[in-house]
Amino acid sequence: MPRDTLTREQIVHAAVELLDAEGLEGLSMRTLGRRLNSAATAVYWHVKNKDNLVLLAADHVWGELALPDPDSADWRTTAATMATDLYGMFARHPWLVQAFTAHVLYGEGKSRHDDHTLAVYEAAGFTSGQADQAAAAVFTYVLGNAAGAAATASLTRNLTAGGTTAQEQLQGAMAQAQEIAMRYPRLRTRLETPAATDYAASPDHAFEYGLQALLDGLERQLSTPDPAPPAASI
Amino acid sequence: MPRDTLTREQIVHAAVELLDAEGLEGLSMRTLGRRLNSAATAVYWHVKNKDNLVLLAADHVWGELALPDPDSADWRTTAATMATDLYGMFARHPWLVQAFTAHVLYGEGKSRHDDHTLAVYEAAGFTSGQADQAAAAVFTYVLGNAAGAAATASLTRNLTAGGTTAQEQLQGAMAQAQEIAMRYPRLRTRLETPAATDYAASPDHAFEYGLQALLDGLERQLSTPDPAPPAASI
DNA sequence: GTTCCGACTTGCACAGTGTTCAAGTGGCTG
DNA sequence: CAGCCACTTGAACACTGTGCAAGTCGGAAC
Repeated sequence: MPRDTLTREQIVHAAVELLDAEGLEGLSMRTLGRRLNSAATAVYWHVKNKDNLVLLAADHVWGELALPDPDSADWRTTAATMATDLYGMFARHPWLVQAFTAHVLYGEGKSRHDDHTLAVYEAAGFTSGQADQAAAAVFTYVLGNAAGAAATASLTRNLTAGGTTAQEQLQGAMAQAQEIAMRYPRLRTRLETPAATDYAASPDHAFEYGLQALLDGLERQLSTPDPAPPAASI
Repeated sequence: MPRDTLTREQIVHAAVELLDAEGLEGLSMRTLGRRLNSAATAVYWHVKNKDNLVLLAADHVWGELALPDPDSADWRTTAATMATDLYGMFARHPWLVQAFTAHVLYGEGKSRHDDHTLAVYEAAGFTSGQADQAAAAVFTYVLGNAAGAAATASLTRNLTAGGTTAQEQLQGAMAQAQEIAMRYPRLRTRLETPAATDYAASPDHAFEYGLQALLDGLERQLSTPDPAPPAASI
């Protein structure tokens, strides 16, 4: 039995926990080392970079996703399920979105998921080119939703972490935002009749609404052939 | 005439330039001070925080966007134009996406644009609730696309900034990514027949494809009434 | 025309960051 | 027991955002 030594998995696991709890800027090599009961610099033997560590953590999280059988139901429900799953993953790990916008991610987990997604769209009858675009559009839509959610998530975390001063700052910012919004007629009516938009404005409902609209649109493409590429302009 | 002193606008302007050139992590108070020929800490008299500065810069950029007349053409082309404009803005300022996922943005520029967007959808015949959701869905889709583009943008910037070592690192990462992808059948075929997917895989074309699909789906909602909210479960 | 105030600037300092590197430690193999 | 090799450590460097006391200067008041 070797002396108890760090492993890459331990490190990645701890990193994910820390990222979930504290967000991307809450992860520092020193705090990570503290959580692992070792010097911060010990991590560098197992992992090249902090960037690299985040990449590893991100790809690890991708493994959480289930890969439903492409033939188990009609393609729309499987596609919707996968999209909602993806959305859930981003919701559980808000730092993922930030990581995604800062670095190009690749790796085992994401590749596995990407491949399966393409399988679903191809099984639905999309040509491989169409499947590419459809999958990209849906993924992109999910990512956008997740980005919005991540923003508010970071906000509430800052709220719970900071003391009363942070809360007061937020109050001030909200007041300022409302003051601005009141000067624009449509934003104003939305502020003044919150009850009506309450249900519809919930992020999950908005996500579902747009997702169905997007899938509707993609379904139409199923019967329409690819447009010819435009002639190259010289 | 007062002695030449910093103004908030000067600072924000310089910050935007720096952000465009160097990205979000390239902006430091010291480099900003250097560009403004003043001490770094002088900025703190005009601006509360670095976060606050980024927020100001982000909102400033929002002012670039044109607000097309809601009645000048059919709603789909105006909506598409605005979405493409938005996408262009994000493409010009990749750091914006990162800022968006890290903080909740609000402010004059964004409010102005949001209000006008709602005007377009309401003029198209959407109820105010539907307009909310439609606008949110489109914005979200654009944001997602921008996030993907921002990732590759940061990559190419790191490439041009760093020396040959950075380039070699990228080569290594690409090789590793390909090695992984080759183990998944659908990803593999896409790697092996790049010519076929070349035109379709361009980010702009993918953006357009998904956007039209989404608008198709939203258009369908125009003739369909809102679904009733589910009964509150007690 | 001197004084004085307040808008603005500066330099220093502090705590924290990622990362490098020489030096150390301990278990396994010869 | 010797030696190697996997791993760990602590000190150090250059850098970050930010608070604070001390400065500097233009214009208004007397």
